[in-house]
Amino acid sequence: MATSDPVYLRVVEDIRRQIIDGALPPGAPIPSRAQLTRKYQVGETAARHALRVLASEGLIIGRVGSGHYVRERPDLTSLHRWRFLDHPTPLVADLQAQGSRVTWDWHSEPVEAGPEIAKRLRLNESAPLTRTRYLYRTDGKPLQLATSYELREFAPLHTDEDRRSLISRMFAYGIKITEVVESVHTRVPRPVESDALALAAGVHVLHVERTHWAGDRPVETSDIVIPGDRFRVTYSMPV
Amino acid sequence: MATSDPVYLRVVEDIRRQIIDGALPPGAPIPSRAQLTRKYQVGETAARHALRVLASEGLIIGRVGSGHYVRERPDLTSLHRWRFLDHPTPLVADLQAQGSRVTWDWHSEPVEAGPEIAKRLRLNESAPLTRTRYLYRTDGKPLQLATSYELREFAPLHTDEDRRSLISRMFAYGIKITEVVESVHTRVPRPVESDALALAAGVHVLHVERTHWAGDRPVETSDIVIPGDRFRVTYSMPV
DNA sequence: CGTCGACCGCTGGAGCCCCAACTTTGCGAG
DNA sequence: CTCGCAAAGTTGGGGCTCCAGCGGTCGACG
Repeated sequence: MATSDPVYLRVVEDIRRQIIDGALPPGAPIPSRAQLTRKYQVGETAARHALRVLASEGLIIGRVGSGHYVRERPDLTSLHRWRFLDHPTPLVADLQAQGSRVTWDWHSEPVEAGPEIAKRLRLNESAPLTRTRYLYRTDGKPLQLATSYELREFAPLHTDEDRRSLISRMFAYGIKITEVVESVHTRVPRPVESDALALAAGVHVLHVERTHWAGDRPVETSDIVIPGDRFRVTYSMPV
Repeated sequence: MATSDPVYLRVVEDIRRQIIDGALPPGAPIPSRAQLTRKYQVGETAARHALRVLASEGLIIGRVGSGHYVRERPDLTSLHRWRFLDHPTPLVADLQAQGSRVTWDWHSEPVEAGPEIAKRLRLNESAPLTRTRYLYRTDGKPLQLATSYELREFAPLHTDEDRRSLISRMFAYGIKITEVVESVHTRVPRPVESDALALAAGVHVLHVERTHWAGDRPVETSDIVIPGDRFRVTYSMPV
């Protein structure tokens, strides 16, 4: 190792250091490309790449026409306790409890399961489902995107008025949800997602696949997409 | 919208399409920069950027001196069910059950809590702790990196022989773990991590902070870092 | 006939340049 | 003193080029 570290890393490390040390407080401007090339005696490509890397780490944010700034990060992370029982409003209850106004829109439509969802719900691909998309916002800012797939037979209940949790709605049908399985990984946002969530370039998302089971049958599954740099998902459970 | 999509996106989308459709099966070579510039009539920068984006999505992998190839992804994802009760070998039990050989090395050392860990364990910063780092491998390939912090008083039990779970070790001390809280977000790997886990450039990691509680006191906390593109974390719990 | 080395192609780092779109600033007119 | 507008600065997309390091191939030579 240590043959010849890339030039841009020197810049990245120096600036990162300053941010972590607090020499560059939140909101402070980062030198522009031109200034960095002079200051560190590197090419423009390296300066640019350094800014890009820092931005993708979430440490700084670039504003076109203005400059790069140390990111303000209101410490929302870890405040959001994810409760399993209040679908379809995970993480929302806590924000509300903290005084944030959470709003959302959604719309449902009938769809066929398709290969992926069919596998998750153990149905055949042409099974009739109801798909509902939710976009949640806190104080106007996009928060998370959720897409839920339910068996068509349960969908009629799901009207504007009926904002009860999936679990209580199901219970009204005589179905007792017995288990929730969530699977989370990280990936690059799809174009729709970066649009809807107003994501900066290079920001990854957490993708949670959640499936509700009744006994040994899956009855609902949803995809939840969350900006990975702004929020985290917290699971809490008794042993 | 749709003012003027970046040029490189056209290339990305076309190749992604082909990979998803299976026209480009795992292992298939992706055209080189030079070929892409000709094929799509774009500049080298765009071709390059397209390859970079696809690589960071985990769809292709670049090998210096050889080319880019569609990534082979053994469908490990979602097979790994994360069980809470078998620390310090989360996710390992399932792999073993599937016939994979999982190996690990670790080493413990005494440390002071420091600001971050102190906050998580509700101690003061100079509290004496034992830090243990684990590197897990499946079939030789790095799988996950875990760093665990325990109160020094419990550490003596933690010898080479004693591979029992934290929970049973604690129980032997009369401490009953009552709750596990995990918080997951995604971020860029630190240099140590990409080294240890042999991560390709641009791959993000899942960072799980796990804290074990006994009543209202946290007794152990750990940081678990997992390549976000190869693995996912699955939580399963009864309602 | 087999082995080894030269050569070609590919990636990834780096430099430099151009341009569109957007912000900020500062100056001059009213 | 205020308003408006133009100039200057900055990001982000894109282009072109050079080079080091690595890998695979193929032909020359033993």
